[in-house]
Amino acid sequence: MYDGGVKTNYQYRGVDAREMLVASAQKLFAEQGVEATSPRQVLEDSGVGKGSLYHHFPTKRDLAHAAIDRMSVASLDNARSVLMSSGTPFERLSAYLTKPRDAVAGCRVGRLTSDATVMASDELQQPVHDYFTHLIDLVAEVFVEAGATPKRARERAITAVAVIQGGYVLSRALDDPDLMSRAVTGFLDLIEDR
Amino acid sequence: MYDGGVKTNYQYRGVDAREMLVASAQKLFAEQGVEATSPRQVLEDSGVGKGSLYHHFPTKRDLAHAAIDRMSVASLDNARSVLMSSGTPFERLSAYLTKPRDAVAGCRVGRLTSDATVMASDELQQPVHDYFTHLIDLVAEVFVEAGATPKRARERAITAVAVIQGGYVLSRALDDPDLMSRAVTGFLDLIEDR
DNA sequence: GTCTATAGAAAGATAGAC
DNA sequence: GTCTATCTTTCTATAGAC
Repeated sequence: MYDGGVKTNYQYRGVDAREMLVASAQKLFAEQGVEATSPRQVLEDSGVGKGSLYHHFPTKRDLAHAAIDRMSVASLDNARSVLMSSGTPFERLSAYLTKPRDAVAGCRVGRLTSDATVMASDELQQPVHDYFTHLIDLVAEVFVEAGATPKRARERAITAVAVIQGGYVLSRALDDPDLMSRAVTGFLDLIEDR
Repeated sequence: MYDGGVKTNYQYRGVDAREMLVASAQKLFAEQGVEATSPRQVLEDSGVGKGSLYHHFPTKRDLAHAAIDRMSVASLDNARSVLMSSGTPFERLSAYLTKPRDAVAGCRVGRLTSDATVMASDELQQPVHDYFTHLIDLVAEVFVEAGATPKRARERAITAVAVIQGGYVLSRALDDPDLMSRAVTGFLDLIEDR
């Protein structure tokens, strides 16, 4: 019997609900963390029904994994595009460090390191681990291009990424985006002509 | 009638229970955050009864406030004692940046900036705000002593504190205390003879 | 001040119809 | 794939005896 049309229809609807769920989860996780976000909130924000949520993501961990993975990949892609653009190594580094950030909102990925739900699961920690590993690698590469030894380049890359993450923490703590700007300026000032 | 002995006894017991509760809360908040810590866990860890908890701290927020206040004050006192010790400005700065830290555990105060319970309450945010404000002031003072202009001293102080906070994030993300060490070494290397 | 018993609400998930 | 109804456990507290 002919039922191709119906099948296709079902599949389209499925993909949409899945996407809506992941998008809402990403948003809510960025705002309040994974631990503090309930399946019910994701349901309400996405407009999707309870049955759909548990069909696509049997547990909260499954939904969290999908959302965290997306956020990490997107953040890394964004960093890569800035760090690998044209310009001198210092220009690219400077462009990455000063790129627009919602500092008071905090880092979507970095904040997960103090989220109980994430830290309780190796699976959820993995994307966070990978994000920072690759980000440091990318930044270190630019320092090497700038003439640093591999060891020193790596050290400075770690410091640079720490400045950003710390900038987020300070901007959030003092509710002021200026802390991020000044942390970055202070760092840039130190690496200039070195 | 004579009942002084009994009264005293009651008071001692009261103070002890209060102390036990705050101590347990501090420990659990440091391990898993405020949001993820339930009154029940604090009860079990402290060995205190449910009645006592709600007698001393009517709401979870009251307990959190007491514990966070303690942590912030203790952390600031610790920083002050290192930054105001004897030695050259660079020696003191270096001593502060390299002092032993449980980097993989994260910063007890800094992690609160991504805790939903804390960020939802001005009262709970206050100690965190004060901690970082005063810490930056202390570090800036040392940079001034080292010969920097007030403005530049402040900028470098913000960068220095960001390096520590970011070092915590990275050490936690990669589950490796070495990230903190290298972030600090990278920074120290840059401010040396400047 | 401390204890035990109780309670309303929400979290996290399952059951089974459609 | 999606929906509604249901369920268990935990959270955050309150009540009232001692």
